[in-house]
Parts: sequence; C-alpha cells; structure tokens
Amino acid sequence: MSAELTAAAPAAERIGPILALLHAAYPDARCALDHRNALELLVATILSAQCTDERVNKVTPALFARYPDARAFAEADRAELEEMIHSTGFYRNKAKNIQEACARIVEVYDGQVPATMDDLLSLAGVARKTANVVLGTAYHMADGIVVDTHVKRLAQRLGLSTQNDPDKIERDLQAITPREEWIDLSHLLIFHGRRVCDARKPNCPGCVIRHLCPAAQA
DNA sequence: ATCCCGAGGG
DNA sequence: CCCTCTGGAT
Repeated sequence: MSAELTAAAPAAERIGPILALLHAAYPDARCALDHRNALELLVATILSAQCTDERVNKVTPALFARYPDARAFAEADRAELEEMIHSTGFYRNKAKNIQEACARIVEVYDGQVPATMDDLLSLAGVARKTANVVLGTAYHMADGIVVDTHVKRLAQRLGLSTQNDPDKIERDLQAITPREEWIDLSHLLIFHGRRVCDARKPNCPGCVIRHLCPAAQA
C-alpha cells in the first residue's frame, strides 16, 4: 500500500517531492539576470531590487559596455550612472551603492569581486540575498539560499517556513534542503512563482505541487 | 517601521 | 486607483 504524501506532511518530507516535481517542470531553471562575470552579476543583482529581471536585462547591456570593470563604475559620473539605471527604480540608492561597492572592490579586493560571504556583506547595498546570488551563480559556492520576494512567498504558502524574516526563512529552508540543491531550490521557486504561483492570483489548478501545498485552492 | 522609486498589470 | 517586481539601509 502506498503511504501517499499529503500537504499535511512535515516540510522535511515534502521538500524532496517538491524539488523533484519542480525540476521536472522547469528543467531550464537558472539565473535570469544576464551577465558574463561576477562583477556584472553583482551589479545586475543590486539593480534587481524591487524590479523585474526583464527590466534589469534591458539596461545592463549598455551599462556593461560603458563601464567594463569595477574601477570604471567607481570613477563614473554619478548623474550619468543614475540616468542609465533610472528605469529600474531606487536609482539614487542603487547608483550610490554600486559606486561605493566598486570603490571598495578596487581598493580592498584588487578589482575582483570577493568570493566569501563576509567579504560580500562588507560591500554597500549587499545583504544575504545578493551575496547568495553571487556566491551560488558566479562562484558555484552556495553558502546559503537566496530568499527573494518569490522564495519568501512560496516558502510561506508551501508551509516550508512560518517565519516572515528572510534570514529566518533561509535557515528553515537550509534545515530541510540538501546542500547540493540550495542553488536550484531558489531558481525553481522563482520560476514557479513567476509562472504559476503568482503573488496576486496563483494558478492552483495548473500547479504541479498543489497536492503538497497547504495553501492550495480548489 | 519607514524610506527609497520606476514601470507594468489588473 | 492599487499591487508587485530576484532588497537594503536607517
């Protein structure tokens, strides 16, 4: 007889099937921010705050052509940089953070984006979410799990965490997810969040993991 | 808790 | 009009 897993099962038991079903649904899940190196990914991720990746990808080609390295960003004219990233929102904070972060990368890290959590967190505008993106995708050294707005929402709906603070949600996810899946987990939840488990009107009937979701609507 | 901030969708 | 988008600093 099959002990069918239900939405009422503990998160630690549901995470395996959830990962397997999402892997099957989104075999191409990956970082959606266009980039060619760690610095470009860092800048794109800072720009992605409260902004769609699609919009970030519209401004970064010209941005990366104009500013090819950390020194170029650090020495850029602030007003010109602000204009180039204006459409991503929060453009004053983002321009300031990019320039301060790049100045430190030049002065302290010899122009190379650091590859440890503590060093990344010392950069302006970089907290755990952005640091986890750079470590996981640019350096393939997942030190944590990316918890953005999609991961937060889906973790809560799926009952993988009852917390509200992203750092606490990250710890809950770490506790039930094999480390080798930490990078994929975020990409899978982000893809699913965008295509099915929308913030406004989730498409539960079309969801491949609805039978494992406490929040699923009939 | 509040501020930063544009763009797109409903 | 309102809500949301790969957040972070104060």
